[in-house]
Amino acid sequence: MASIIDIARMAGVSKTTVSKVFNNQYGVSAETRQKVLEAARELHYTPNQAARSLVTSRTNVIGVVYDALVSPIYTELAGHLEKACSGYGYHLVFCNCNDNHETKVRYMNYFAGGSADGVILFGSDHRDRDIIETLLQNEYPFSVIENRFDDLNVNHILINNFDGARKAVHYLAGLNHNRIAHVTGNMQHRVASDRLNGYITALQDLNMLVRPEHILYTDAAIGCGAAAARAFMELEDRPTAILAFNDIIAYEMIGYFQQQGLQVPEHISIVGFDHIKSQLSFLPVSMTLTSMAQPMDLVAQAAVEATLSLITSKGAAPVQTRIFDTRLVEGNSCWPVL
Amino acid sequence: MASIIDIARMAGVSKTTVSKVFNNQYGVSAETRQKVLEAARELHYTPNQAARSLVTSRTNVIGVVYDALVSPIYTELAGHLEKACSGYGYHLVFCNCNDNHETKVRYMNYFAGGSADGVILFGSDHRDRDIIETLLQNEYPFSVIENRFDDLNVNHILINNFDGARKAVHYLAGLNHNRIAHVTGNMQHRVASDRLNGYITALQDLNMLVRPEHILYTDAAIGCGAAAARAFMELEDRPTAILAFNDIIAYEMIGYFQQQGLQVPEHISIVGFDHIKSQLSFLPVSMTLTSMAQPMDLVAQAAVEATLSLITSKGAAPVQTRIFDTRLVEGNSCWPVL
DNA sequence: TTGTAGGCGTTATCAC
DNA sequence: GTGATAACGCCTACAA
Repeated sequence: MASIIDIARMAGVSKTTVSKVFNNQYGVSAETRQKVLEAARELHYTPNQAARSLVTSRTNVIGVVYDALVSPIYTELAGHLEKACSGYGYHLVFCNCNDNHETKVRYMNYFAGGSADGVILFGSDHRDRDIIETLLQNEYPFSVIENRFDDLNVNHILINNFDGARKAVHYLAGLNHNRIAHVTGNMQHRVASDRLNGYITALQDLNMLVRPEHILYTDAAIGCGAAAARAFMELEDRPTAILAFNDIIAYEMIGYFQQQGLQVPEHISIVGFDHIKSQLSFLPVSMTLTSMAQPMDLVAQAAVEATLSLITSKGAAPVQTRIFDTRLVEGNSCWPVL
Repeated sequence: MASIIDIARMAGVSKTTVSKVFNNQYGVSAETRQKVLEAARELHYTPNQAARSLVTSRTNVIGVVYDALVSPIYTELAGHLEKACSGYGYHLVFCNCNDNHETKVRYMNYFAGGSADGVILFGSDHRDRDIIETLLQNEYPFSVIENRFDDLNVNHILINNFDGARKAVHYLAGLNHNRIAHVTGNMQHRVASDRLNGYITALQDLNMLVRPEHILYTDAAIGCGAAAARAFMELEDRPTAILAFNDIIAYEMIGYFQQQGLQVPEHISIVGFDHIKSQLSFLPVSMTLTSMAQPMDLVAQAAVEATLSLITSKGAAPVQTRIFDTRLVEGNSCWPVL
């Protein structure tokens, strides 16, 4: 790889001049600039990022750490993040930790070790606390999407899951349902407890009984939707409506119910969460799931802005907590009780 | 951020010793090592990647360039790539170009400019030729997945799309279909022409007529499956079976046909390509699409190996072309003609 | 076992 | 408008 000194020699100028050309700085004649650019083209010169960021201590890169790209809404977020970054002249690179915490630590060290100016931490693994505390001690700029640590002074970009679940239950109650159940996600994750909380609060709003047998705890793994559906079917006091932790669980439940001859929405109504259907619109499923949609474009924009303001202010910017509301998208998976 | 010299001072040793500790080198007593590690912990020291890679001219990073994370098989690949890399002690970062060619060039310069030791270029955009030629001139290590430039001396990791389409047609012919149509993808992309080619060759194998009206050219955008389905329905000589360029098109067609009262597979058989169903197994669709599955785990492993061998041999390793076969996964979207 | 010195490719400061 | 020169943080002979 050609270096700046090769270009300098070839163009008959000094390193300084070459550097100025590549940084669009003033103080270099059009003629000289031309010579330099020509030499650079001939030698396929690209400035060395490592050397550059060593001296400027900036990389113009923001790193994003994913637990795993399991849901279509995550990939949707990825696209929005890249768009938001490029608007500020920043690069955005991702890593996929395959749900492995050690891998995550490895990548965080990689980014924080000078490979990125800041990081966006996406996910709701509570083990991220250690990572976040380390970042704070190092005064490294970062934002957190989805996770929440109220005692830590960090940028929080959040979806109002509590309110989302609450709205969903109110919607079902508006259809005259009064036996509304909930299938939780992994309670290790804040998202799950927030949604459960919203569910319970809504029942209380409505003066409805919170029945323990109507709350089914799962870890949101593949297959647990079907298991939850079976459990509900065995109940004497079967619910007439269910709020699922997410769309995948909802779809699994629908599948199981149909298989058992229980029709959705005729016999039982279901609301999902995430609205991944927008990503799967090609599927010829006659039933479309009613679900809570999340504004991932706004989330991405907010995360990039928060991280960037921390970077440019060298940590002086106040941390932000931004919460975005969900929106109920009606499909045909819910029916009123007559 | 603390630097090596701070640690050295604190531990009362020289920079060299600290460096040795962090590179697990011999020639440092257990006691000294302990002191250094303690000082490092106290100051939250992380070696600076830029400085390190400036002097070693290695980053231990492989970059992956995606056109866009549109299909579930792409995210599946991302997971496999990370796994393959970590097995070799390498980091894997990727970027999402949102289908923008300038963005892609930008990221390539970023990676090739010393931010990664090699790159994996995923996709089948023919405009990648320029990028690849530049990389070759710079003698930068890289591999290409899915794309193919036979005149360029590069690592090719390929899916045998030609053979896949051919097998699919033979499968349909085995079910006594003799009016088999094909919906293409974007013919700018090699994948599309390969599959079309396989389709045509299979027809010739079977002494069947290649009917132009049975070949429908699309760009694989959202909605073109439905459009293709409509076009076929208006045909006098309607096909009894269709090989779709990919699963998304296939699903869209099925949706349109059903909407028009044409049942799949009773009235018309359909084979897709990609087998994304493995990623969408939660969906309660009673119909499962027969589709050609691709071994993304092997593809990922091969791509990482090819790139790494180029990196470690400093370009001396011979370039490889590895082609992986697809596998027909039977669903229930095809019926025999009686 | 430990330390010294030189250099990786770039930017930034300050002369000319 | 142009060019020396000193960093940036680290690794690596080589010397002690």
